[in-house]
Amino acid sequence: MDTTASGRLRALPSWLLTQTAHHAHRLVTEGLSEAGARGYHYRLLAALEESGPASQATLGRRSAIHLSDLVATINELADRGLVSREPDPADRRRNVITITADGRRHLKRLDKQIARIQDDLLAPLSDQEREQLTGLLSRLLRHHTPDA
Amino acid sequence: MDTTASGRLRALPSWLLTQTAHHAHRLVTEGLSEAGARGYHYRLLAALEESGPASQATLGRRSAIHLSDLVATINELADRGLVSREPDPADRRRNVITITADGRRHLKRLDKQIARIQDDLLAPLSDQEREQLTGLLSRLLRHHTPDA
DNA sequence: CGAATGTCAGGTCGACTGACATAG
DNA sequence: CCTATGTCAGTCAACCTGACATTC
Repeated sequence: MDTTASGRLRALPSWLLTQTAHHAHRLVTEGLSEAGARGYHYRLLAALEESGPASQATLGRRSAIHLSDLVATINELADRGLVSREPDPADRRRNVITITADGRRHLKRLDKQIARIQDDLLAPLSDQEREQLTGLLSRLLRHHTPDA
Repeated sequence: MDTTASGRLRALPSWLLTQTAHHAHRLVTEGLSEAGARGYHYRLLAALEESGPASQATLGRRSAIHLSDLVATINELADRGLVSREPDPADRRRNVITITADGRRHLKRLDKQIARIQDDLLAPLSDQEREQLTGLLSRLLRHHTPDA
């Protein structure tokens, strides 16, 4: 519940960023929870569908989810039959995680919600401004991410 | 520890926003902790210095800190002599919170850290681009904040 | 051996909810 | 009576640390 922030804060880039991100996060969380999912679920399923079955370590990198949290996330999705976790015969340290048909159906629903939410989030901006914003943010993100 | 996010995410405004915000938050937290403070401390001290002594309810609005968290935050700052908490004689439900001389000095140090951090955060952007970004974010924020 | 992998217990920060007593 | 105020206990999502056993 944010109200009128004081002058110092209103002009601070880090403040603007964290506050708008907070709204974005709230919208995403609400939208996903309507569909019975959380942020980690969407990120994991999306990563899985895009680059195929993978070990948990690889998935952690692709979904930017910490390995420790990944364990629980996969447990939740596996319990609902949206992904499967199988030991890798070629490397017995690894599990191979695969998205199931149900998982794909679920992801499709989530994708729609997410798209709708982007529009709510960026409502006051023109198409050109939206591109400007995402362009600037992408550059910031690239600059602040260690590897690539 | 974010690495290469998958394609779907990399283009998603909500993702770009929350991830850059995460970096901003990390930088701010690290910078403030060097100075022995947390985000709530800075926000509260800044709000206090700008609009003068106020009740906790008012401060909560001005610093965008939840009332429940405000209690603990004020305790911490009061323990260190950076603010004072006095009962309001005119309305005995209220406490009047005031920033002390030590509090102002502390805030001055924090302001410097925060300014330095903004520069780290926006390093890859030109002055004009920084203005573009803050302008766009301000508009988003205004659009998503209920009152004003 | 060292490095990678998966698991688990725990902690942090910011934000929030619900309950409650007190006072206007 | 209803509302505002302050306090407290507890929840939550996302992120992170450290430890550990297993396997390469």
